[in-house]
Amino acid sequence: MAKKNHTLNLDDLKVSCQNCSLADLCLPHGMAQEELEQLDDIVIRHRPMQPGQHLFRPGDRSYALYAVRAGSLKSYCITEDGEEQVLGFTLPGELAGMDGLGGDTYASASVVLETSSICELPFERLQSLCHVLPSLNRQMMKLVGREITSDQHMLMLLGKRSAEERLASFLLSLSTRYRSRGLSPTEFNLPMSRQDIGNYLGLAIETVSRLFAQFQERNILRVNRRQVGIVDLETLRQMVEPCVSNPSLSQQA
Amino acid sequence: MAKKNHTLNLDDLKVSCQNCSLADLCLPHGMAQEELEQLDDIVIRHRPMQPGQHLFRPGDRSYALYAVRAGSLKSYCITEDGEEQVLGFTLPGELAGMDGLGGDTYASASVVLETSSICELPFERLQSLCHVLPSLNRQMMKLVGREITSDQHMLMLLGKRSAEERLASFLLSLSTRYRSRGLSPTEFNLPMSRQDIGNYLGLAIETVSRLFAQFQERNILRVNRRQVGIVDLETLRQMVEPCVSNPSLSQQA
DNA sequence: CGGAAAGTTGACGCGGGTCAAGGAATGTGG
DNA sequence: CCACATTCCTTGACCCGCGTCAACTTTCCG
Repeated sequence: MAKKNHTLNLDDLKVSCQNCSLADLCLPHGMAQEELEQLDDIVIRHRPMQPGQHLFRPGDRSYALYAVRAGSLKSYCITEDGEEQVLGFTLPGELAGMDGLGGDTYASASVVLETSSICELPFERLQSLCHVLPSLNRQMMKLVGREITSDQHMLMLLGKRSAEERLASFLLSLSTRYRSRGLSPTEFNLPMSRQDIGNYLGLAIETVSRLFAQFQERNILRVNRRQVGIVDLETLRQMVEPCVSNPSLSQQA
Repeated sequence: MAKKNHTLNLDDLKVSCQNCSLADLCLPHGMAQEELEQLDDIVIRHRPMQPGQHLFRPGDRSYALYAVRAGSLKSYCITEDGEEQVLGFTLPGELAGMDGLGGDTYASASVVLETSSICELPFERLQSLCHVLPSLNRQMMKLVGREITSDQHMLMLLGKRSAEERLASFLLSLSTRYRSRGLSPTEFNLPMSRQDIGNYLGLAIETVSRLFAQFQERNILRVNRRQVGIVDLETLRQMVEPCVSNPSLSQQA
């Protein structure tokens, strides 16, 4: 009986790109059954990782892309004067490590924020497989292109926008990304600290805190530490309106 | 005689990736002779373009990457409230249009700043050729990865750095890029207006102007409108030092 | 020569950074 | 189970870097 249970579990628990609910956000998007199996062969799955563990650090030999199945990551780099600069957050279905494509080493670091399941996709194998599967290649280009677009969106935000607009934009980005993963777009837990948010948005941590308080005051949010409820999505949208470029309705990665 | 002249010119003027002096900065880097000929077949070369002409605008169907042979480009997008946000500048040997990889349309615009020679590389053909030439595919990934790294560098700059550090970083970036193209790293013409510089760096145009004056005062630069001479490269380097991340010596695109 | 665009310079004020103090949640050892 | 430390967050007071406004100069171009 024990044995039967065991084998059953093995089957049930087998994770693969084919039964991953995030497949249509991640690399497998648009791939055929047979192609998926080939992708499965090159994906390495680890046991869940704990907060504070690093996938890679700046200078590490660039080795793989990392797809988040569950949990979240923070990417950042360290400046000469020892300060951290947060570059972004990776949510389920998204990829980290793309900056490793540019050279032999990563330029940034990637650290786990909460207990997370991560898929590892070694560059070498990915390249070879791309060679055989044009659809995979196309999807990779697409994701890389989106990363660039999304970075450009941030450039816009940091270049011109007020503290209020930045935080509103950040919250909307999270909301959109959670919704596309089938999670609530209005009730979620922030996986990152105020420190990280401020750093990411180019604001002092005190400013972030004050804005959260103010948004709550104005009945736009309900905030309790990391638990956020968006009350008035519409007002948030109006705040960021001047930030959005015209034709393409902001498609943040 | 007229005929002889004619044929001679045709031979002399034939531009191709094989005899392009920028080949080792651009896509052909690391490709074999035979492979280069294949790349040549898919590259479209236009007659020189004039300032103000657009390669593409936001919402245009994304169709090609553009390589600059000579001259320079500005990429930017327009926000809902009609303001322009400059995203970057493309110098000889560099590529524009990568954000078109992310979707069916471009998210940004690309405009010619000075009379320029541009090579057009249609996505479709590029993809097909990548499928046949792994070295091309690898080089494309590399350039795309660098684009991401470079955007991240800008995020850093805009997020945390003072006006002085931003302008110093900008000047050093130009210097580095001109040097790698075999041009003088200390004497060059700015292809863009103060307006564009300020917009790009997230600064008011007046601030840029004042900083140029101040740098001149401190004997770091000689500036006359768009003509710039860097007098004290070392001081500039010290200014940006806190911006640079540790391990990889800043490799701006 | 005239009008527009680009760049410079000065005066002023505000958004948000900095500093400082305190509260709330979580961990730690006795 | 309770003192105590630590980390994370909040709130208030102050002030400075840089944006804004305005006036002027220089260059460009028809």
